[in-house]
Amino acid sequence: MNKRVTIMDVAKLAGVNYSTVSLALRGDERIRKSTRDRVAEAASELDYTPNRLARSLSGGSSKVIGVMFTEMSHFFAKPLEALQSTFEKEGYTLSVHFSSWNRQRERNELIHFCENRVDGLIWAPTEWNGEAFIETNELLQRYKTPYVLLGLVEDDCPVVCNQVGGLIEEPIRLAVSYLKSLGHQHIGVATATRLPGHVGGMHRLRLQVIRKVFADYNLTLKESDILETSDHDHGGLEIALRIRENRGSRPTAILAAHDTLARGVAKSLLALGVKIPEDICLIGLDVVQRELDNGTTLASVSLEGEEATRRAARILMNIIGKPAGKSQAQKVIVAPQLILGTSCVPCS
Amino acid sequence: MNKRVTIMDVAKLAGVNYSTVSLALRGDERIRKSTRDRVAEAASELDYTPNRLARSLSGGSSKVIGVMFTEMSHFFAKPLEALQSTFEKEGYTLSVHFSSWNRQRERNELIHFCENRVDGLIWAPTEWNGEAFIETNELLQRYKTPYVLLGLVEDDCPVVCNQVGGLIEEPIRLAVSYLKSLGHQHIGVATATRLPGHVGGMHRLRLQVIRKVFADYNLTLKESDILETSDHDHGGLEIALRIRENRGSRPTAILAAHDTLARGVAKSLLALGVKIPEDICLIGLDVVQRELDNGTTLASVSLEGEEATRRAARILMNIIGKPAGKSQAQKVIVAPQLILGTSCVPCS
DNA sequence: CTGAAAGCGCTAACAT
DNA sequence: ATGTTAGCGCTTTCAG
Repeated sequence: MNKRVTIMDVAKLAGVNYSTVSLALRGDERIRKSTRDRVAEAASELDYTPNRLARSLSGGSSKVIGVMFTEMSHFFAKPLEALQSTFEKEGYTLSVHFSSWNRQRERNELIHFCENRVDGLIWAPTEWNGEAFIETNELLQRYKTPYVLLGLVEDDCPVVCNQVGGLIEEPIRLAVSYLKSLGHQHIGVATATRLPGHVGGMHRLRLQVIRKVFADYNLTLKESDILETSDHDHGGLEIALRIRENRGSRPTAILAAHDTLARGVAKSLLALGVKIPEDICLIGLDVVQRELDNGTTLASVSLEGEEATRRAARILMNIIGKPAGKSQAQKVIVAPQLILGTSCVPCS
Repeated sequence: MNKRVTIMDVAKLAGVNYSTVSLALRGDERIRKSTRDRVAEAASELDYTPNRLARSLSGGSSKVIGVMFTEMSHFFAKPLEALQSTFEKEGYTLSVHFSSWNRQRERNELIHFCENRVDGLIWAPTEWNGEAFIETNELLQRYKTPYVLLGLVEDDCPVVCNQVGGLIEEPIRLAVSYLKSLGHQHIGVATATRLPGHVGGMHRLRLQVIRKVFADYNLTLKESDILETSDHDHGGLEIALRIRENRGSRPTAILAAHDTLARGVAKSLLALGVKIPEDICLIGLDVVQRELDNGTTLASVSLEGEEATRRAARILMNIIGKPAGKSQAQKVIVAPQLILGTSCVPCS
């Protein structure tokens, strides 16, 4: 590397002291306009490029926010946008890392963030109560980097820190109570619990919660009304065919464990001539895209991920630079939203 | 902030000079084992955490690789893993940024990377030949940060730099020539060009290339054999129904512009009783997941994104630290792979 | 084997 | 309005 250009060189060329360059380059009003221009000119002539490492080291702040997500999935796309737009206008840049569901990696990269002196951290953990989770939190608090957890919020979270997210049961409770309020008593469930990996895990967790919520609402869930598929993306048709077959004793409404599946079921039903909501009602979870064919829109429950992310960003902004974390740890619960559509009507 | 712990403090506690701490902490053999242990103990007692900013500034290398992707989508998941595994074992950390298809942002964050002195850059550009693209490249070269472009490789790319990727026409040529070699003359296309945004753009581009390739291969593509849907994820059924209807004069094979769509079509056809490959053959593009029902596997063309990424990583590793970019700019073209399946057979 | 000292490039309080 | 000077926390020769 042929020696990098520094403010010294610029100072020499512009014929001023190097601290003047520092100020001038950042447009400090104390420096005369003409001088600033001269400095800027010299800088561009030399292809000067500021060294943020030095700036951060000296200034005490890197103006970078670390973001720790579990995986590179579409799911985080909008939350990321929310973070981006919040922090961008405050002069912060985001650096995103992915744990890939590997706790070891998660821990290391989190530490890495801290050692690189990010000004704050948004963290969507892979788990919320394991030993590793607790330990990593302690580590983080030792580093004193402000951070906020994003995702679920459990009542009995073993760690005291800022966290923003939704409760697990709420969205399902919302969907079920909505169906029940419409008079539905015979409700089926569409799900894909046999899937491997994270998606399957989500389905299994949700089905489990659905069972619990059904019980809470005094609804019986017959095993034969649990419509399983082994394809999250394209299993809708399989389920729709079973529903069509089962003319006589089918449920009056279906709750799908995820909107992607719900959409597949819905589009397939419509294509097969089973009318929604006339023949059967349908509601999903996690808003993906609402419009179906025939002008029907899918009812669903939004988990408000973007809103949660925005809240998390705001909290982080607030605690950054505050007197040494002497702000109370906040626990913000974002309520899910019932998104009405034309796919559900009162049970006839 | 109550003063951060530094090597000075550790040195004091351990009763050695602070440069000794620096060496000891990095396990330098020149320091006696017993001293190293004492230092380590003192460090952990004080909750000492090294400051990488200072280390990078002083050491001249940040051990960070900047990664610039267009959007947070599933598409980049495996490439990211490939990068991660390559660089992790060399002691580098990845910092991922997303342009969100915004050239302005893309430029800024790229600069940001450089000013933060990342050791190298992997960049999947939003466009490959606009004015902004050229200008950003010039900028990057001025910063002298080694970088390699990842994605498409066009023959007439206006910029000379390291780049790795595939050609646009090749995968389609591969699919079409395969079908033709099986004797298919009447080939239909499944696509979703009316979609908004990036996905729609991809479909439009591909259809255009498909038209060209058909012409090159002396195949006629009737407008009525272009099977359009307006749903990338769940449009398969719609298309499958049209295929089933059209018993008499339907194509003997279908080329789907993307595997997600191909899978939807395939699963729907099977469910509707149209046999693959007996009644109709099917091939996709971009391997998503190959298994269908009935033990059928989908034929497709892999774009070898992971392989390309791995190559890009290797190139970057090689030029990092090399004599001031005095290595020739490489242009690596990764060939697509025809992935055979049971969904295509010779035309009867 | 360990200590002293000179930077890395920049910021910021204090002088002039 | 500009220049002086002392760090920021660490690496890295070079002496001892």
